[in-house]
Amino acid sequence: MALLRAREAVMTRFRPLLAKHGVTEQQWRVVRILGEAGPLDATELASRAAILTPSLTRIIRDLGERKLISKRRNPGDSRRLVLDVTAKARQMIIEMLPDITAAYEALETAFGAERLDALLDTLEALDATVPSTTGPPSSR
Amino acid sequence: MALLRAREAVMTRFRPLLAKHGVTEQQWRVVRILGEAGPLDATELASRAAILTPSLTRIIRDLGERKLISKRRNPGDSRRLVLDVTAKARQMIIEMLPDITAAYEALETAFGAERLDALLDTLEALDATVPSTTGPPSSR
DNA sequence: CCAAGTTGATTAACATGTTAAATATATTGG
DNA sequence: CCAATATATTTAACATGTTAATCAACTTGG
Repeated sequence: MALLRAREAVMTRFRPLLAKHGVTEQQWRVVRILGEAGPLDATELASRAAILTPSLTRIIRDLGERKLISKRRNPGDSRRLVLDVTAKARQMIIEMLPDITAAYEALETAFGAERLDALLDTLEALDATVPSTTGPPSSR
Repeated sequence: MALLRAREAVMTRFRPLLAKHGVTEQQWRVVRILGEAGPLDATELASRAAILTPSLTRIIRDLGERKLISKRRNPGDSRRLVLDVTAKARQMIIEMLPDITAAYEALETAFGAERLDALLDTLEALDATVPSTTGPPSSR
């Protein structure tokens, strides 16, 4: 519950900015990650964005129709769907970044940059207590 | 994103237990909070369970049909819906508690009880950086 | 080579999140 | 008292979360 409330507190800062540009929180994660990490398989993207594949299927359908992402099959393995941002999406990212950066800095100011860094470390450690959340399976 | 992943990591431990007893995570929060805090208004319950009122409307409809919660109007203000658990729900809570407690203790063991306490404090502080998330408004 | 198993993506079905609008009841200023 | 306003809940519409099932393409053992 504390994690849920904290997440809500953070998203309250960002959601209005995203809405102003016509994207949901999850759509923004997809666009941002593709913009940073170049073309990615759907599975890899889902993992990085922490979005389940059924949700991702719907999101890429919508973003594809809006010409924000491109889709093609991997020639070497035609099960795989290779996704990337379009020029239109790159333009959108550039327009949004100042607002996003400002909101993040406001959060750092309100909460403390060092405290925020420490929190992120702790959260990653908590994530690591459960097997197979991210990363390749260790033995199974 | 770190908050999202951490929350998923935690829920991975609890979701199977809840599913075994036929309730979702949110339904369990509603039942547990009503069981602890006696009868509550819908608004108060929504706030404590961190569930938006449209979701709560659907949840109480479902839990009501399953005879896990009771609903009545507040005689002094008939807009208000007063909710409480039924005997059936109290029985369910008693059956579930050992599993839930064990899962929580496993989490404490894996992550460290002190570290977990510190994390909860930090998360509450983060929550407090945003106005009007919980609690009465300070001036507005 | 091929049947059996595996993997990547999609579909299905239902529950919840999210915002806006509607409805009913209470409160309040004139 | 009453019209305007405020509050509690519900409904509507769409996006996502969640689990299970399905489908197509790849991999592997015999």
